[in-house]
Amino acid sequence: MNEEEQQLNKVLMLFYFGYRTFTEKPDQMIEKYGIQRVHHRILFFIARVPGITVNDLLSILEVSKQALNAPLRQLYEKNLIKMVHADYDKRFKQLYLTDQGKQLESELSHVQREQMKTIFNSLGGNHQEAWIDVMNVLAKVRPGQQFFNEQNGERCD
Amino acid sequence: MNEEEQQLNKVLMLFYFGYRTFTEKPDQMIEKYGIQRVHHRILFFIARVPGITVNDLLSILEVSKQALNAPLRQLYEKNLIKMVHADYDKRFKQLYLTDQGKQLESELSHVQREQMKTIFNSLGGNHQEAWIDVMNVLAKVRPGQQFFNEQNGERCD
DNA sequence: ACAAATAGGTCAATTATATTGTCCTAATAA
DNA sequence: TTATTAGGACAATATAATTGACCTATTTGT
Repeated sequence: MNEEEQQLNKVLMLFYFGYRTFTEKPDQMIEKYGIQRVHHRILFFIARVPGITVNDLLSILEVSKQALNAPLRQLYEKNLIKMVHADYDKRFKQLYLTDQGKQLESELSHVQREQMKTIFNSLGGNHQEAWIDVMNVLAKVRPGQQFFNEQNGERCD
Repeated sequence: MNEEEQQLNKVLMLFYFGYRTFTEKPDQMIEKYGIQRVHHRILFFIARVPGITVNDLLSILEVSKQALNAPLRQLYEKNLIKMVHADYDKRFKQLYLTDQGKQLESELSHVQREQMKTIFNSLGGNHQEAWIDVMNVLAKVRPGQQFFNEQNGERCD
């Protein structure tokens, strides 16, 4: 067991512990709304890609449509998201946050942004860029990544 | 929505996508052993802290003892871990990997180490250090972190 | 010696998250 | 007009986690 291997074992541990801390605060905050982490993820990605269709959201989250359906309905019933039949094809439903949904999503993501911003600022230098570079290599293999590569906030056809 | 906020929203997305890629390969590898991610985490931490007690492992994983008990029993039944009553207090059970457990843990962690190593090496510079610095800030608030701060591989009393 | 505390195990009920499979409607395309 | 597609719904199942209650064995403190 050489030193490099030990360092990399620490990296694996840090990934586990780090992600846990990252998700901790929003998990606590959403409890009182009667929703869970999966709902937070949905709110987050609808906020990033307003007007996204159900199928495209599925490919970002990489879950089955049955897994998405229930939390989506719950968010609708809690008036946190809107569904609009697309003009260009009425089979498609486009998903948007309601004002209430925008408010909640913004609160949740704000906490995480501040958490990361504080860390990047306290470490200074090029820590933020370096961290992003590393995570980008991991993230780029995800199918949902395609929605965030370029300037396609809505859809292009 | 200024540029900094957009950059930080990307950071949140990268954390989700990145962690997903990080856990993907071991998840697939352990399928054929009939175990899941929770078992991998247990194997990983027993490998890092051989002789750890059940209670200490609980505090690292931050789950209830009921949540740990079943997967621990399954790993024992599959001959991947050993349990030894501690010399210093027979109430304590010390956990160790069997040779088979060491073999499997080493395969799983090897894949993740290589994945991260490849990324760090390809990006070069101080990317590895910077990434570790950032994750260390997040990880240090975890209670289980105490087992990895200094030179206490076993226990000190 | 005996009561209290500790480490750990077990059983039950519940919740959340996810899967696959099947079947359905509505809308569009060939 | 048939086939395909987007989406929804229901059922059965699996995994992962919770809280609560109760049990044994061991050690500690009085």
